[in-house]
Amino acid sequence: MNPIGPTRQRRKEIRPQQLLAAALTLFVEKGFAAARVEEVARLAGVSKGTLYLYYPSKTELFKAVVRENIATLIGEAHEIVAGAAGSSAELIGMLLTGWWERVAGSQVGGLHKVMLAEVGNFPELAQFYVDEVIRPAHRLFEALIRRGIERGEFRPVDAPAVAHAVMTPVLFLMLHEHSFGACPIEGFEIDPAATLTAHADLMLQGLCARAEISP
Amino acid sequence: MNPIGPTRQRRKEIRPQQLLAAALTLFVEKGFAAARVEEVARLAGVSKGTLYLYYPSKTELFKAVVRENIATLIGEAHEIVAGAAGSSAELIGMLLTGWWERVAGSQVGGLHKVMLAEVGNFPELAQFYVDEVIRPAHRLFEALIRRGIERGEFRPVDAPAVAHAVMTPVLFLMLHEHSFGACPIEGFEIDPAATLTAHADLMLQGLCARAEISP
Amino acid sequence: MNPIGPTRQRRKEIRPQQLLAAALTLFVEKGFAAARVEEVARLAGVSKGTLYLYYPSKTELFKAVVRENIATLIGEAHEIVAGAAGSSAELIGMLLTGWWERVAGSQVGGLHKVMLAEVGNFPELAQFYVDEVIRPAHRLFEALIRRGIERGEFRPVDAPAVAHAVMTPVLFLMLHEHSFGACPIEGFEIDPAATLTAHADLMLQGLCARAEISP
Amino acid sequence: MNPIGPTRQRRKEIRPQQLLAAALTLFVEKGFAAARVEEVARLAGVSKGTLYLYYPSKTELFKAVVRENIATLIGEAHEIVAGAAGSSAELIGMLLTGWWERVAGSQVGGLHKVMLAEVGNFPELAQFYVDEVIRPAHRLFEALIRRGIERGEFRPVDAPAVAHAVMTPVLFLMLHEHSFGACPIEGFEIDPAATLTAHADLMLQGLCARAEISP
DNA sequence: CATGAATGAGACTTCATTCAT
DNA sequence: TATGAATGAAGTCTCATTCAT
Repeated sequence: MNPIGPTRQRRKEIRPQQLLAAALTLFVEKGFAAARVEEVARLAGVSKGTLYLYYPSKTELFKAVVRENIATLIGEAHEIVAGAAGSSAELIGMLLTGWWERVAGSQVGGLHKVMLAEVGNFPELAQFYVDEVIRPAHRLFEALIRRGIERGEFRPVDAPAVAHAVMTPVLFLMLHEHSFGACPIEGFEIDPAATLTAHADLMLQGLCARAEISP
Repeated sequence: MNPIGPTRQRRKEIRPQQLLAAALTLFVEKGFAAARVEEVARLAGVSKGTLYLYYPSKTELFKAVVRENIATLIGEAHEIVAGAAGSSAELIGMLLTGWWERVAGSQVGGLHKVMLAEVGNFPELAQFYVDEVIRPAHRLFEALIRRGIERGEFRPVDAPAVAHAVMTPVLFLMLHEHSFGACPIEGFEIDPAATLTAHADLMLQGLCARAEISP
Repeated sequence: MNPIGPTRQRRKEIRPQQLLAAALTLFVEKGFAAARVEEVARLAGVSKGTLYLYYPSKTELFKAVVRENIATLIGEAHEIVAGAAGSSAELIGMLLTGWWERVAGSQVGGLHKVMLAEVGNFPELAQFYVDEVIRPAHRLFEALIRRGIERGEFRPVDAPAVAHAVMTPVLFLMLHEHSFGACPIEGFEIDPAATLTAHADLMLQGLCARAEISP
Repeated sequence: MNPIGPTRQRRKEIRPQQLLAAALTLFVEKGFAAARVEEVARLAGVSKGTLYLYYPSKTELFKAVVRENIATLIGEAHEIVAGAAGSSAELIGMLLTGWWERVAGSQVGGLHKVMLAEVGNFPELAQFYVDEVIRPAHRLFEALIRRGIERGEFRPVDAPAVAHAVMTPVLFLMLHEHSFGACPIEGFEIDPAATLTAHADLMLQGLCARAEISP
């Protein structure tokens, strides 16, 4: 019936995806305040008015972007951990590596930077983000640290704090990739791989080390 | 003789400090773009026009805030390092501790979050911040790592990458304190001290360890 | 069917004309700097924001006004000249007369006064005006002077300088009409027709004269 | 008593001259609206407040500048004419030449451009300018034309109109020198001397010519 | 007399949101 | 459903003028 494109029904169904994809791109690139609603619509191939048919405000659009992209993320992370076998160090390494390779450098990683920037002006969004993203992720790592301690792989460290310490480098590099690392700044480039390797090396040395610090 | 306040001369002398303090507060609270020049002026107790008497633009006001607060900072750090005599590990620990206690939790620490958030939209500010803050700080830690290697205290690690790794936890917690940590989010509190201790412990263990990881 | 006015489509089509007409009026009346964008919009019957929907800045609005009104002008002048067959003196006379009757006394003529007044403070507008108006007009007259010389109608005069001299009286009266002549000044009225006739007479006498000035 | 500068009394007397000189410079350079009161004061070597001690507003300062500079001008012109002998053509030539050399290219000449630009917003000033400057100047030239006719030097032309025609080129070039001619515009330079010579030549040819235009 | 810090109205421009078509 | 023209509040910055010193 319509050889040149999706039917109206079909269009209605895919509009949100197009809009969310465009919004993700621009929110990550410019931040929440600096991203323009009109540009999101244009990037999605629709008019400004159409965007407002699906999302009642810029704020709600942003929330939808966060929900859409975080749900997938957390789901995948749980799958990886649930089906995992092997040493805890290896598991942690896998998780960090996958995180880095699949998330941190992608647009989704940029959402974390945007959240960090706008959290002060969106307390409601901040709570949502902590509940749906930060805490689940932290639980994941904390459980892995405990697993390592229980299995005698790790020293008996403070699990929550070490979980934080373990996530920190990837989080930090993720922020860097979407801020200072994103625009070409003369004379300041971080080598993410080297930094991550260095950090992981230090971490595992410190976490696994059985040797005493020399007196 | 003057029951109504400081003289004009005195007022003129303290204006920059009043303005810089107000600007620091609002830039940290709202970010660079969202902070309003007029509100900065009002918080400093002057009119909009008066602010422009002292700083020619919002951008220059921000730069002045960074300089004012960072110059002192870097200066003090250099003094600490220059006159230091202890082990490199101790020096790094002192630096990180001082940084944490005196900067990260204060308003000054919030400036880093702001820069991270706005760097993509204000390239001029980004370049300025890299030149005046990020690179000097990095040089400081890199030099300390090299010192440790030369004195045989540390393994022969990749100094720039490890310098990054060493700063990362404080940077990260600093960001946290001024984003998710700044607004009361139910059920999610990081214990900064514990996290930092955990991280530092891991770091130094990994950095100093002479023992091989058992196969 | 539509008792309240033009349709949206129709409105969109006529907006530029409404805005350009309003802008022409106010730029000529107040000058470029003193004319207010908001007043232009109000005179055109739209809001400030709508004006910016059609023209990205006050400067571009002004350029559009010049283009709109000058393009027609130059085009018509070229047609007159291209299809002309009479003597060069007659052609010049026609051009000057047409210029005077159709341009100099109209709002369009006022644009020249505005440019003259603002050229020092808006170099971009100045360059634009020289490129689009002054130089083309000068070329037209210079070509006519050359035509007259080649056909033996005129003495072998310095064509560029004489072209200037020929245009000068109309230019001058045009400026007068939109400055001192525009506001009712008691006791000082120039009779433009008489002045122009006198000048043209002198000019053609001087340009064509074959007789020697008596010693 | 005061070896380092004028006494207070002396300062009080010369202040107006300093201020008027500075104001003339800046009004001519930037126009009335664009000239800054503060810059006038700075150029005169006094503070903004001092300027307001002598002139109650920017407008009054401008009026004073016009009065100061025009009085001298008209006075000198009358002297030249009153004591003159020789042919009327020579007298007109002298007057035009002197006008060109001493006024048109000087700052005073620029006042005419400024008046032309701002006359619409200063009707009161316009009237003053016509009374004190334009009409006296016109009378001067009209009298010379009549003198030439009476003495049989000129054809029996329309004296007021020809007076205008005769002044026009200098007025026009004067405007040009302080507008388009003042800023370096690529590809458009008028040679004032050549243009003036061309115009004067045409004029005198036309004014004096006894020969008939050939049929 | 002289100063210059301070003011605040007002200019240009942007952009989230609405609504007639 | 979809459009995009239209709005107007709000933001940065300027500058003539005032007045305490």
